[in-house]
Amino acid sequence: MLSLKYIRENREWVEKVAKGKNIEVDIDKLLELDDRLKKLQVKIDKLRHERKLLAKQKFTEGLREKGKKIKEELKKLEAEYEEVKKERDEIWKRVPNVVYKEVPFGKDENDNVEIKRWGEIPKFDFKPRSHIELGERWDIIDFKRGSKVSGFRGYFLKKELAVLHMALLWWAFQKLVAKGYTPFTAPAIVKGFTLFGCGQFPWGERETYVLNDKDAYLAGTAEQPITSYYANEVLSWKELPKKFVAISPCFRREAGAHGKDTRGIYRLHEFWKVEQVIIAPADDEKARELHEELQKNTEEIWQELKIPYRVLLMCTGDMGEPQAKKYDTEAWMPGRGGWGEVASNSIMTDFQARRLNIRYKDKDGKTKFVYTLNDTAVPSPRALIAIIENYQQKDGSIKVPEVLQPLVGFGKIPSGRF
RNA sequence: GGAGGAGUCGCCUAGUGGUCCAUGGCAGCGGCCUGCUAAGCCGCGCCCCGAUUUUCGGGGCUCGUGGGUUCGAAUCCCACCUCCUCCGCCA
Repeated sequence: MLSLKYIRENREWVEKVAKGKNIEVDIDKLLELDDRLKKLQVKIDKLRHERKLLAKQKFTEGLREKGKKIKEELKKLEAEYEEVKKERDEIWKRVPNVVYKEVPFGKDENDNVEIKRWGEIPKFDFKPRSHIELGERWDIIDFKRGSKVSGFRGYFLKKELAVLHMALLWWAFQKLVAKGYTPFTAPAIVKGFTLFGCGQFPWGERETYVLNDKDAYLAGTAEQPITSYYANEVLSWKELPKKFVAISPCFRREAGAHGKDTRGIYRLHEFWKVEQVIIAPADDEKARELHEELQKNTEEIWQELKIPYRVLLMCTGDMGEPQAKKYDTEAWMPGRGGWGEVASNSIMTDFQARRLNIRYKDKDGKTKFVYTLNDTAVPSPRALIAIIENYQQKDGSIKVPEVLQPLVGFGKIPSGRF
């Protein structure tokens, strides 16, 4: 959410960014409705003032008459106010966040800017296999029974891969804990306000699983429960920034992606993620610093796994509505013969905090909205694709990355243990 | 799932239809005062309007949320949310 004051004072910029994010918003209408609302408020405030004065006087029949009149008039005006407010908010909540000046304008993923590349793309002296082929060969992924039991995009991880999956999550989790990030396990069942607050709603409603309860949804990422953790609270500048690492299951309907990545464990309805979240003071420079810190954490993970990756600065057309700046990290996946997204690192400025009402008292005693940031540490099973495919050997076996060997207790797949 | 109790400003707390434009304390921040420190005093949320527009004046809102009753609601009624106690079921 942007403040209406900001929108009013920077309307051309807001319109330009919205367009850049491929979003249609009628700022004229928004401001016109807001003007109407203000005028109504003045009228209502005047009437309420009169009512208050009456209520202070000694009670008489005449007073009752006057009071009734005011009451009826107020009722009409308040109804009108609510109607206009609803209309205004409907537009307001669809205005996306503005972006940092270093963010490139662009239409879609083709206009993202590659800013870094790490590692050597492996050269195989054989035709590399995909994780799908290897997964079935060693009976460590079962797609057939996955879809039988769970439906489209259903899967089972088995044997060594089930162990590797847990090890990877645990290893990444521990790494962040060692860096001072507060460990969380987060609920995956969340109320609607968290999804609206994080900017999932209204744009991504079709992406979200709705449970049969009145106000219960499945979270698409721990960003949602963790960022909402301090909703409606007032923090102190002394406790900021607060850094969290959370592990949670993630659920996505992938409603807009039916034809995409239909095979394998790249795009799933259900997966696990270790997520980094930071609640920060309202300071753009500090936010940039923390954003780089998150990025460094993510890159360390891929460096220690010894898997090549690249980092993209996302253009407006490939950014989410709440984001002011975003990096994607993509790991090399030989089976695709290309890069696959494994982390998404964003500064939201106070866009989410305004919707979630998370504030803090600054040094000067002023109450401000916090800034929020989040970045994937590791998504799994997707990250397993990069491990399986980069570590495959000529005979089809898969080496286990050195850093994970002590956790899983074997050095290659098949291990002969299951 | 059933029965009972509770939710007031960052935290604690007073308040059971008009004397509440919500009491008192604590913490934090700013200011005043001041050899130093401490104490003391004043202020402290959100929205709107006006002007002599980093400030001042006026009004409104804010007692878990949303409705309702009433001339008037923190207070009465209804629904919902959350927490506590007990019963039932249960990994």
